[in-house]
Amino acid sequence: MDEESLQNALKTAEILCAQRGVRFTAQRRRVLELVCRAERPVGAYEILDQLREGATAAPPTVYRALDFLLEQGFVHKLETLHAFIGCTHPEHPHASQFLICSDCGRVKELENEAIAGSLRTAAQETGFKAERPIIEVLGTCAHCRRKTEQAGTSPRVPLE
Amino acid sequence: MDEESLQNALKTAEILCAQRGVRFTAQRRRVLELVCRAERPVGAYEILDQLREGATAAPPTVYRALDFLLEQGFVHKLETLHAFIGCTHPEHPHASQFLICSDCGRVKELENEAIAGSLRTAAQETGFKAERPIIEVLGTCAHCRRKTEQAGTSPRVPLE
DNA sequence: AGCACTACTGTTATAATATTGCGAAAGGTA
DNA sequence: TACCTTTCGCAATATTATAACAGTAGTGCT
Repeated sequence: MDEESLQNALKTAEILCAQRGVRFTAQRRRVLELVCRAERPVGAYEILDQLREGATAAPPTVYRALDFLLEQGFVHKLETLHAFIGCTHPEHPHASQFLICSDCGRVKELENEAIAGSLRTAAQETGFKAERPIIEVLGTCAHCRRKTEQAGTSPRVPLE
Repeated sequence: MDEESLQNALKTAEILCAQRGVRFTAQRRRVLELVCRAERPVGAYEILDQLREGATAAPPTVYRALDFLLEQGFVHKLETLHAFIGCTHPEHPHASQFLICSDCGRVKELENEAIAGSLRTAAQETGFKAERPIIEVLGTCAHCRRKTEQAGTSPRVPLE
């Protein structure tokens, strides 16, 4: 996330917290900032390491902040990676889908109504009440595919 | 899984392993049996506890067997639960979706082409090559909803 | 300001999940 | 049999997450 989006995300979080009557403490702001600043999903202990620079911190510190941010919808948890990522549209609740590149590690968040809809429909057919749909697709992003396929046209490793 | 489905699952696994030229060892068979016998998803350490009855076993024993069974498509891993479940149709590779009841813990495996399709389409639009789609929906199953809603018509806890 | 209340934080310990590395055993093949 | 590959046993350790409890700080009230 670039500096501008980051500032925007922090500001948005601040406003939403005020509206919702919950506290956007320094600790929580700091963790949100660290998650958003990262190019890729970050693990709880990575965040912890950064928190420890200059201060003392233990796992519950991070997990509590993350729990809060998750509840408020400011970050998402990627279950397949045990890692966290800043939400790209925190203003409204939403069902998202994540495209996770196994090559570069970057993640794209989708908000695709066709997917969400077909899932709702399928669940309803069985009488199931969907509350938290988790959709994470592991694969290869466009950028990394180009890289790999170019390399693939000539042998990746010189023949011996 | 009832006894008949279990025997069927084991037989199917055996045949598929023979066809694929991989070994269906006693260890692997035993772990598959334990996973399939369970009514709900089971954690690796639950399996381990059962393996230890009468023998000695350590975590790698279970995880190695599970890795094999996952590769062969005989079991699925539920990422949101850190638990494993027997596959209901191991004969062909497939993208499944799981409806996980937070109340009773039971899981229904779907194989819904509309969901899989819309996901493929959405991924393709961004040039992403989907390799392993993970779809797990937490919610409440039909059975548990009925229970809860009935209870809800009259107060669940007697008034004081 | 003083007080009570609640929400948040710090700290220690520990639980739960998963992997690494190494050497021994078992199965398959010439 | 000798050889090779795969699987297994075992000890240690890494990684992710939570519990329990005491202290602190913000919030609302008088």
